[in-house]
Amino acid sequence: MIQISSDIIRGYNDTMILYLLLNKPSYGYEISKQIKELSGEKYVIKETTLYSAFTRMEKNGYVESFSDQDNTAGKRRTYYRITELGRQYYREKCEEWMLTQEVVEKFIMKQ
Amino acid sequence: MIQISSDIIRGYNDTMILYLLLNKPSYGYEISKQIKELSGEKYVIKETTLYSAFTRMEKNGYVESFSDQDNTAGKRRTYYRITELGRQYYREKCEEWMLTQEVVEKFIMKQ
DNA sequence: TGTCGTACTACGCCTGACGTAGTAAAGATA
DNA sequence: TATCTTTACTACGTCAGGCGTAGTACGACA
Repeated sequence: MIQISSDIIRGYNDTMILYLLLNKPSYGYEISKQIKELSGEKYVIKETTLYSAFTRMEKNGYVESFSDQDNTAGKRRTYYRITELGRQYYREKCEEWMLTQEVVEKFIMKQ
Repeated sequence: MIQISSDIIRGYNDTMILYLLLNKPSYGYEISKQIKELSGEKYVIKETTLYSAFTRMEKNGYVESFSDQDNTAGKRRTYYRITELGRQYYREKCEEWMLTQEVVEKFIMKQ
């Protein structure tokens, strides 16, 4: 069973997360489930990878975090919302992906 | 100008190099020029990246090195030849690429 | 004589991914 | 009522690939 290596996905975890934030804010656990589902169970992001991506992206200004206010009891949950800069970064990553795909294709043999 | 980031290409440099070794042995400088050419000048592998890839792949048994015998004067040149294990690894990487592509596509918006 | 192209080697840093471990609350199950 | 599972994280440290910087050495050619 072929697995997606962390080397090829490296740098695209951020892009996947941003994609899922395009239409509404979300939080770690939900994002994680959505990535699994959308990828058809083919890719499951590791928790540490996910949360460190959030931290990094917040530092870079791609997302903003806020606390769950609707939450009646404890169990804090941190939501992330994509920023304008994040949207721009996402668009650039999409373009980069298309270019990368085009290049790598040349070195791949499909049989 | 969008550049291919080292994070997305990470782990695929080996694959590209192996592709160029499939039909004949080659050496650093030649490989480097071929990658540039085949990618349509869109990707230029860094020298250190290239040579460390050779070292790594030799250690892993994907390639074997031999010295240039035809070489009359000094200017040593190290050739690399792909091994059976290397071919197998290459095929696996190709499959991995197809899978990765399929997954990442789901998170990319083409406009 | 100096610069350019060829053909590398050495060293060390950076960053993203991830293994391991721990915390804590809510809900399910026995 | 106890504990197991799911949810929802945080902390810490390691690893590996890519790459910046620098240096070596030979041949050509101007």
